[in-house]
Amino acid sequence: MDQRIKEAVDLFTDVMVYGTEKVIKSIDHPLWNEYSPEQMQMLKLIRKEERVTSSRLAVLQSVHKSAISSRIKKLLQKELIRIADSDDKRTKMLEITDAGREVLKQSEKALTEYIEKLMSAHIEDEEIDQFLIIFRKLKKILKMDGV
Amino acid sequence: MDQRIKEAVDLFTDVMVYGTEKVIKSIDHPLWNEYSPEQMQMLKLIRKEERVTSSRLAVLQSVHKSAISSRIKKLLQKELIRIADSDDKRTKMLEITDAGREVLKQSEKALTEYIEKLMSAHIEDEEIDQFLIIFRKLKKILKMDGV
DNA sequence: TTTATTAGTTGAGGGGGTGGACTATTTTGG
DNA sequence: CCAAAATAGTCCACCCCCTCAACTAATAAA
Repeated sequence: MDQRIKEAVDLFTDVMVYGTEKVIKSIDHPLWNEYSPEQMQMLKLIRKEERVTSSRLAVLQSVHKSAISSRIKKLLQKELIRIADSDDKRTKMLEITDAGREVLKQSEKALTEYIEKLMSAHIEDEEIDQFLIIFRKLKKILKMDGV
Repeated sequence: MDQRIKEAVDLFTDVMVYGTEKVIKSIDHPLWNEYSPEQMQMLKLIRKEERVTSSRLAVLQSVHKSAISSRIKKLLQKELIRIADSDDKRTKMLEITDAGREVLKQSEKALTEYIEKLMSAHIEDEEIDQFLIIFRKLKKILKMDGV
């Protein structure tokens, strides 16, 4: 048991913490050069939520509201999102624009092609199912707040 | 097939790209506040390599040498590493100090405890083995340069 | 020995983040 | 009903990370 946990920790840090950046760099798509991963994640969240406020995004991305504020400014400038009307004049309701949807679509296409290439080259068919099972589980676990 | 790849892409981005930061934040150990993940990774690499130059670290961490340069300055200042002698006077041979080893030890302890808690709470015994298998595979794949 | 090449530093410029101060707009509650 | 408290966002200083290009110093090559 002890030994397995130790290996799990090593694998976790290698694969998750340090491997992720390597993948992002490998994709090397012009979009990933123009928009940061954080901006992309935010755009994806805005598409998913349809209409969302700055403070909700801060909760979803687990960062300070000031970080969100500057991010919004950048996405607005690039016209990937727009401000919708809101009852509460303190808040800014955000929604994705058509340009934003297109950017997400392109980025997802690139990522899909990359992972597909990766998998078909190195992972057997039955391993893909295992991958899915483990990652579904991981997602579920990581979503939990209190651990 | 298509459907599984799509799910794999979603899971990949959710778990790897965005889940990782959540985990790092969750650990909430004073060490992770004092030293950045990049500094920790570098320290780990220096311990592993025993004696290593700046340019080799740049290759290992896949960043520009100037990024490494400032990182080294910080680790030196914190006395977690030291400069060893070198034949080539252009290079700086680096090695870890006792203080550096201690920091790594503490950080690994915290991470181990965290992951152990996470796993024992949410993952069955036989799933741990599956986790190990998939992550070993992922590590191997991600280590490949040309994809 | 003169000319490349290599190692590392530095500085500008642009990402990411926090926390606190500040404005504007609700809400609350005496 | 109106003053006090809470909420939503922005802005600022300050930190980390990164790249790229200019620069110095030292070694390798011609």
